[in-house]
Amino acid sequence: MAYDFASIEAKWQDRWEEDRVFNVTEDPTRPKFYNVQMYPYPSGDLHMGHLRNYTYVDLLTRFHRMRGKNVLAPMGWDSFGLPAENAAIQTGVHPREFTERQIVRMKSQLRRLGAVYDWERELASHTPEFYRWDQWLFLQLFEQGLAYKKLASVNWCPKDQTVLANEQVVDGACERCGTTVEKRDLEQWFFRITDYAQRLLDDLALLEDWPERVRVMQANWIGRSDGCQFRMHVAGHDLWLEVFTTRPDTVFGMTFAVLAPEHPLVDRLIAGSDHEQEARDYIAAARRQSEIERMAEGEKTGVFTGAYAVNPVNGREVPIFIADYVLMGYGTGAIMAVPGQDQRDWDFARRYGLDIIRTVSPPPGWEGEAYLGEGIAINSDFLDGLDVAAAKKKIIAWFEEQGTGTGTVQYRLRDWLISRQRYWGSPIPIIICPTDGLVPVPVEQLPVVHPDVTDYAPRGESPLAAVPEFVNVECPSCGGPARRETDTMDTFVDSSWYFLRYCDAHNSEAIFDPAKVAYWMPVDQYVGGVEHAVLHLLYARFITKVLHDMGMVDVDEPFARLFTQGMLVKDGAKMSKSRGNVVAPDPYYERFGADAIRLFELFIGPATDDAVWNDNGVEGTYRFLDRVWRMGTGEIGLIVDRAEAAGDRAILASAHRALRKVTEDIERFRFNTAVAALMALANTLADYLRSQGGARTETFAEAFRLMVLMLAPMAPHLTHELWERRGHGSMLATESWPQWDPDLVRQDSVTMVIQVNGRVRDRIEVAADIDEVEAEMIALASARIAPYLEGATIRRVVVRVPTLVNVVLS
RNA sequence: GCCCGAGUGGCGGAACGGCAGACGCAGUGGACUCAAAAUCCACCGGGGGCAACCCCGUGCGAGUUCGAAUCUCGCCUCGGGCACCA
Repeated sequence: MAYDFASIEAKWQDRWEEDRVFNVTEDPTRPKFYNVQMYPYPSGDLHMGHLRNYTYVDLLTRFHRMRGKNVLAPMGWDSFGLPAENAAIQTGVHPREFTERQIVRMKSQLRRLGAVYDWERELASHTPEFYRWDQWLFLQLFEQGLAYKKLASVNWCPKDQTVLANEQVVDGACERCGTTVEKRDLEQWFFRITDYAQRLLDDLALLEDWPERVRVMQANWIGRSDGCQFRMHVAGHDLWLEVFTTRPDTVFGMTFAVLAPEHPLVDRLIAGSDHEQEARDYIAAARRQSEIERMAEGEKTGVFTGAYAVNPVNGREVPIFIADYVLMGYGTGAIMAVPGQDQRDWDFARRYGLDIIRTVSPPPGWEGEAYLGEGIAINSDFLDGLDVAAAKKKIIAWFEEQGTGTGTVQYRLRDWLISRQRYWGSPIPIIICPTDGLVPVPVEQLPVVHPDVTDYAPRGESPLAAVPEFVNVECPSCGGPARRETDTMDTFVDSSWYFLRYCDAHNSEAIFDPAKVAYWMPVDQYVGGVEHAVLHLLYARFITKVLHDMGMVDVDEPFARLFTQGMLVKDGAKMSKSRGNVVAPDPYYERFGADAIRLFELFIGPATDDAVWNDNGVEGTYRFLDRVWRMGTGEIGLIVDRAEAAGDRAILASAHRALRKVTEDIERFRFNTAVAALMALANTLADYLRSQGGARTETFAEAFRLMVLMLAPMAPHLTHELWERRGHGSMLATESWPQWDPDLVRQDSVTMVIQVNGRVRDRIEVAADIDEVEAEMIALASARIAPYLEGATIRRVVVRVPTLVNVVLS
C-alpha cells in the first residue's frame, strides 16, 4: 500500500490547527524556547531555497516542543517596502491590496510544508495596529534626542528616487535595484546609532552563540579606530586645522596636509590665492563624481590650496592640499600626510613631488614603499628609539600637555538614515511648524495613517506630499498652520523590534507588556540569512538597547543564539527569482509530498553551507519515507511467544545509538547527518525484518516506535499518521522526546584495527573492555601481520584500547 | 590590499589525530514481470592480480607524530566580507 501523503498531510495540518497544538501562553512552570525566523517579505511564491529555512525552523519548533519546552514560534510579515509600491506604480493596484494577497498566498504555502506557528500572534508591519508602534517608538527616540533631522550629504538612488542608509549601499550601488548611488545634500531623519557604537561593539563578546563571522562583520562595520586628534595653525591665517590620525607617532614625518573637497575650511584657504580657480574647478569636478567614480580613477589626484600648515611638533610649514582621497565623512575630513608610513600619502607625494621622511625604521632588507609595520621611531626628535606603541603614548601625552590635541576614538559607523521618500512605509509622526519647528504628533493621535493616493510614482519626495489634506495640519503646539513630515521610515525600523511585538501581538494600549517580553525574551534561536549580518541584526541590537535603557526590556541583547543558514544554489548561482533559476516546489509536492521535500532540505548538506540543488534528491528521501511507511503498516503479525532472538538486542541497540546521534546532531544543527543516521537505522530494521521472515516482533515494534519519534520533527505528517495507526496515541507532536538507554548504547564488542607502521593489516572483534596487555597480545598473534614481523625488529607497540594497535617496526 | 571560510569518488556529502568515502543521488549487473513502473539483491575512487591480497589516493609542497582529510608553516584555487576610514 503506497503512502497516500496527500490526504495524510491535509488531515494533520487541520489537526494541528484545530487542536491549537502550537499556540502558547506564558507558563512559568516550563522552560521557554523562543524560536524566531527572520520575518519574510511577502513576495508570494516560495521556492525550494526558501523551504530549506522554513524546514529548519519548524524542525526546531517540533523538537524542542517534544523536549518539554514551552515553544513560541511566531510568524509575521515584513510587509512594507518597495516591491508592492513598484507594483502599484505599474498596475495601479493599492500596495495594501497587493501585499495582503501575497500574504494569503505565502501563508498557504507555509501550511502546505507542514510548518507550524502560533498564528494567533501573526503580525504584519504594514497594518496600522503595527506601525502605530513604529511611530510611537520614533517619538521615544525623538524625545531622547536619538532621532534627529539634519542637512547631510546622503546616498540617493536615482531609480528608486529615495535616500538609502549607508548599510544599503553595496559597492556604490543601491542594494535593491543595483543603480549607482549619487550623493545629495538633503534634510533627512537619522537615528543616533553612533551613540551606541561602543556598546554595540563591546557586547559582541557576549554573543557566544553567534557565528564568528557575523560578529567579525559587525565589528568591522562599527570600525573602531584609536588615535589622536590635534590642531595645526595655518600659516598667515587666523585659522586652525583639526586632523585625526591613528599614527600620531609618525607626526615628525608629515610633509603635507590634505583636506576633503567638501571641507568647510576650503573656501577660506583658497580665497584670493593664486590657486583659487584651479582649486574651485577640482572641487566642482569632485562633487559631480560618485564615490565609485572617484575610486575608479586609481591615481590619487589633488590640488594645492596655496596655504601652509605648521607642524606643531617641529614648526615645519607643510603645504595644504585638497584631494578626494580624503573623505569628509570620517574623522575631521582632514589629515596629516606622512608618505613614509602611509601608502596613500606615498602615492600622492610621488605624484606631486613632495618630500618623504621615514619615521619608523623598516626591517633590514625592506624594499617596499610606505612602511606600515612595527619598528623603532627615527627622525622623530624626542620619540626616537621608541617602538610604535610607546611613541603613540608619548606623543599623545605631549599633545595633551600642550593643549593642542588629545587621544580620541573614531568609528566607521555612521548614524542610521531612516527617512525614505516613498509611500509604502510608516509615516514619520512629525509636524513641521514655522514657529515651533519639529513637533511630535501627540501620541493619542497615532497612528498617522497613509491617505490613499492615485499616483505612487516617486518624484524625489514621498507621494504623501501630493495629498494636501494629509500635509496641511494645525501645529499641535501653537495651533497655527503647519505641514506634516511626508517621509516614511526605512522598513528596517519595523524589523528592528517586531520580535518584541510577537510577545504581546495584540496589545492596543502599549507597544507590548514588559512582563510578557520579560518571559519570552531573549529569542533563544534566531534564524535567517547572513545577508542581514550588519543591516537588520545591528539595527535590532541597537533598538533593543534603547528599549532596555528605557526600562521596557530587561535583556540588553535580543538574540541569544543566531543561526545563519546557507543558500540553495542552482546552475552556479543562488536560487532567486531575479536570476530565473528557482525550482518551484509544486511538482514535488504532487509527486512526493511535503515530508519528502522537508527531509531532502535537511539532508542536502550542512545547514550552514550553501547547498547545490539536485533534481533527484526529493525522490531519494521519498523512497526512504515510503520504506518506513511500508515497514510500519504491513501486517503486524506480532510473535508474542517468541524467545528473544540474537538480533533483538542488536536492533534495540541500533535504535538507541541512532537516538543519541540524532539528538546530538539536532542540537548541533547537523541535520544532514541526523537524517543519514535515521536512514541507516531504517536499513538495519529492514535487514532485521528480512532475517525474521517479515514477522514484526515486539522488539521490532519498540525500535520502530523510537524511529517514528525521532523522525517526527523532520517528517511530521507521515509520523503522526503512523503513530496514530499503530495505537500509540492521537497527537505525536505532544509526546516526549525519548531518552536513550546507556546500557544499550554501550558497545559490547568492537572492531580493533591492527596496524603495522600505521597501515591497516588486520581487523579483529574484541570485547569493548579489553585491556592493553591483552590487546597487544591479540594483535601480535594475528596471522595477518605475521609476515610483516618476520625478520623485523619491533621498535614499539602503540595500543589505544579498544580500537587500535599499531606495531612499529624499525 | 586586509579579514574570514572552503577545497575529499561521476555528484551532494561522512569521518573525537586512529578502518577515508557513512548516508543519499547517478550508474552497472541481477531477481520479480509477457513487458514496464514500483520494489528487492549485488557491485560502484584509481591501478595491478585468477585470487588471497598489494600499491596509489582527501588542491600543491614541506613539517610535527607510531599514525594527518583532520594539527603547524608556505603556496594555489574558489567563495564571502571590508576597502582611499587616515
